[in-house]
Amino acid sequence: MDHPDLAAVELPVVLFALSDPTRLALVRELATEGPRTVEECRESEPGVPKSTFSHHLRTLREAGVVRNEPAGRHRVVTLRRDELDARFPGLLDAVVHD
Amino acid sequence: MDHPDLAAVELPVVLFALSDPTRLALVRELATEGPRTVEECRESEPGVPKSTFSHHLRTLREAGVVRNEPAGRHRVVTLRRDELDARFPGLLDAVVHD
DNA sequence: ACAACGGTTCGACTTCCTTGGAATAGTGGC
DNA sequence: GCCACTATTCCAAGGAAGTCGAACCGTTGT
Repeated sequence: MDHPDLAAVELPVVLFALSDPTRLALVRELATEGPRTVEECRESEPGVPKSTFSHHLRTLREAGVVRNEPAGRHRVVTLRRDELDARFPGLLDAVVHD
Repeated sequence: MDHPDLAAVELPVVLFALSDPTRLALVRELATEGPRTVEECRESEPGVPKSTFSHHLRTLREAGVVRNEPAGRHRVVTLRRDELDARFPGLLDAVVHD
């Protein structure tokens, strides 16, 4: 499971990752609540099957939006806020702030 | 040909419209150069067939990003900058500024 | 009126995304 | 070691989006 260098990530890829309501909601939650386990994230999105949710996480991860790292038996999802702000200034704020 | 009220436009729809390289390039051109006829827009995107380009314009228009109005024999494409800034503050700047 | 021109729409094809069940992998507790 | 638990990957099916030629529409100039 690899996380791309944000310098290599193109803006359209990020915008696409954020253009799904489920994924955007997750990003917003991470932005306001801080890092969470996959399980906790999933609780905020009731009715979404595990595998589907995992696919969305993958899309966000491959777009460089989130980090997903093992933590014991769980996995912790983190918003790559500082890196995103450096690469695409203002984008995250604009997308989260509403 | 109708243009949606931006109040009714959801953010994911806008992000999706901007997540295509051709469409994003067009938005950036409109942001820096001001309104342009479809013909002029098309010249900046060589190799894209008329119908394909028109389809991209439609996506942007239905997302509330651009206005597309008849002007004599041509059509003028305008970025809905003020409305977008009011509805999604900072988004356009973040997306155009780079 | 009619021909030329600028654009859009239609229709068919292809490609990509999403979805979700089943199988798989990694970790901790007993 | 084995079972329970968390989470990802595999795979197939359905649906949405991109592409582009051909047909169509509105406008201008003659």
